[in-house]
Amino acid sequence: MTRVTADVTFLRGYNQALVMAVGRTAGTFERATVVEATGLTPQAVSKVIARLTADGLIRPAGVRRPGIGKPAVVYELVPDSRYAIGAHVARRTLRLVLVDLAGTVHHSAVSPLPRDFTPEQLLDALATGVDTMAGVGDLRGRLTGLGIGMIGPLDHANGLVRDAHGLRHWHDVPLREIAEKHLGLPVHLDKDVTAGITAEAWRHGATFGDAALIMVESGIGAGFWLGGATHRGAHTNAGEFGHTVVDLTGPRCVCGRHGCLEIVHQHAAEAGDVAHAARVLAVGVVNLLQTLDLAHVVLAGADLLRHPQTYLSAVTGAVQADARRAAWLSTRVTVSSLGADVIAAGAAIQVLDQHYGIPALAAS
Amino acid sequence: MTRVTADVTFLRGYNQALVMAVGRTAGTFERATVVEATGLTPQAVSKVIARLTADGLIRPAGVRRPGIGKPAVVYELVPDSRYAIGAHVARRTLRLVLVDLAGTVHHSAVSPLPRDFTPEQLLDALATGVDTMAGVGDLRGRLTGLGIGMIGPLDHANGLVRDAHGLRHWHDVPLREIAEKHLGLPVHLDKDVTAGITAEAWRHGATFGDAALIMVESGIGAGFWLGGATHRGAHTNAGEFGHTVVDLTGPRCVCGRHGCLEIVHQHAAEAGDVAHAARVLAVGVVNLLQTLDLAHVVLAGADLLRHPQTYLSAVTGAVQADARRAAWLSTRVTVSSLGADVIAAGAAIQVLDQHYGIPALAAS
DNA sequence: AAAATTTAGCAACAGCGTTGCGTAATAGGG
DNA sequence: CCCTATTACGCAACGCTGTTGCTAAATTTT
Repeated sequence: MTRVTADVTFLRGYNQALVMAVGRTAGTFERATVVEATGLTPQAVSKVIARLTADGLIRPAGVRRPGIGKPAVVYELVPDSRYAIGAHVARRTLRLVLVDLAGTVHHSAVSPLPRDFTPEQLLDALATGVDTMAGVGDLRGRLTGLGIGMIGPLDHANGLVRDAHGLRHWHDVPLREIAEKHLGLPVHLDKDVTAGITAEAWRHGATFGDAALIMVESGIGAGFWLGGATHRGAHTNAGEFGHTVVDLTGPRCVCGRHGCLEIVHQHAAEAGDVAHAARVLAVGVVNLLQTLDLAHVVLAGADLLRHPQTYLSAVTGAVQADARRAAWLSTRVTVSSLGADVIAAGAAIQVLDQHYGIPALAAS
Repeated sequence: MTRVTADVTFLRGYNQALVMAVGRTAGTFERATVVEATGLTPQAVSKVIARLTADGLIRPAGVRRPGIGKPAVVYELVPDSRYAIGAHVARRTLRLVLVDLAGTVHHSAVSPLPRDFTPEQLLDALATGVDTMAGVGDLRGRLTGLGIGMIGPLDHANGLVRDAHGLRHWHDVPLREIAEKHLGLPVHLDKDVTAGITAEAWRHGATFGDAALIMVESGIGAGFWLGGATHRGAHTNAGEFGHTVVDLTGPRCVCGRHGCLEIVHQHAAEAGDVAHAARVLAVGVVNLLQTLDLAHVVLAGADLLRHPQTYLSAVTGAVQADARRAAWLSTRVTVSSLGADVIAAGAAIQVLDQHYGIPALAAS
């Protein structure tokens, strides 16, 4: 494992990203806002703001006259200065979204995919979809790339799909590489749940603590945001949350073990008892909280979003009922505000994040 | 949440820490070794090495003559240039260790603590223990501080013990502050399991990927090393791994839920069936792997270390037997090489890490 | 003894945030 | 109307970082 060397260009990118994060989450801001949020000196912030303004990423938006003294210049992010396209590849559908620099979803489109689609079929669907999206406005020069959120297992670092569950033609497919050639765009590949939690983190900004995205949709998975970054695990395989055992004497799961959260939940759901299914999921969520001590749990996924209130109240109730959880152990439970777009939007945001997000130093 | 600003002093500390990490894990090293490991230019490494040598942290240790050309100067860490003392505070015992800059444990001592000991009693025990340890060599000026690894819940950021489980006199005790006053040393307070995983990570160096320390000792806990840093969670409460439900219809646990890993494991152990208890723990470990995708699992704790082989083979077997785990999903399972000292040593290492470890940018 | 090779370091440089201080723009008071 | 206090902002010099260009030193090979 080689670590990235830290030179002055890192400082530049890091502090620039801090200012961008303020701009993204604060609506409008001025120099003093950034000074307070980052600890940089006013002069340093001036330099950063000058660079960002020159790049067209932010712009002046009037002045604020708080009374006495010279008015402060108010700045705002320029949302339409950069775009990214996100794709959510599921077993039967492809969802594409267009996201701007502020993290706002502008267009969303779902198209069916053939059963057991091949890499070529996916690429064709991506190509036509991307062309349509890019043609909506004139995005030349402002499109930073395509993000793909997909079912695993896959290898994020190398852009490789190892074995997409339930898809026969997907073994060791270098999807990132061939998609970049086919589309002529930078492509970023990640697991669906990891992309999803990135969307939530980007939109919430610096106040977003350790969190998980719980995804119930043809299986149960989880995406993690820990210590200010996504957690993918050693082999991009973190989040197989549905295959944790919650009932040692439970029914046998497709994975070979007994009483996995996913199979227990599925049995309850198939019996039509949504409330029971939600309570089973809640047990798993509390397990996560005990293990990872999360500040925020976001619920998502097509199957869950059919009964959002049932799941939300079951999970919230289980979290609050846990006797071990004192008042200071606060955890917010919410349903994703992006709804069905969360994975695709997160995939797009990951592309934006590579350019305008806070850079990491350690490369794994 | 304010983020730490990145200035040139950060670069200095970061790259210096990279070189120290090489020195700690490589035994001896030369300039070219560091260049390869870090990506810095040779000239930059020369400057860093000069600084570290001036501080007495590393020293020349001969030359290497690889054939043609000028011989390369070989350097080595100076282990006895800095020390830290680590304390493992358990319910009935206090363990103190003296650790040098290389992470080597020099002295280890266990003393009993009164039942339901008070903060004052602990401070007295710490004071006498620290005096004894510091008097072994002449450590004036080379002692960086005291690290305390303790049962939770506690607040790492503020050095506050919230409610130590099973200890009546420990509610909202500002232990770090009062210990610093009482001992005249910098004090670092953290949860026991988090301290333990830090010891493992520090000793393994940069090759240490995402990992967990599984601790079986009057309860079951886990410490996490994720993304190159400890994971403490939103309220320093991560690792309550023993209170994750693995058996929905299992016996009631002290925490109020049914079928927690800890109570199921305890029942098996009390029945004298160590092998069964180990298999129960193994189910929990595989749950962790599914969730977090770890590269390394370290086993520790007094109860586990009474039957290390039984637990090691049960966990290793369960990890390998998991049908979902393909060949590329490799996970190393080991018993901690530090044995019973792992928590105390880790607490000491956390102090060293604050000074000579890789600095983090985000402050939570 | 000369050439080739490898290591090491001096000196100048570019780029970052910081510091010192001057300037611009406003409101309020005499 | 002018002066002062206040607040915002930026130029210029500075210290520090890692980088680059180049020279010197130490060794083996020819």
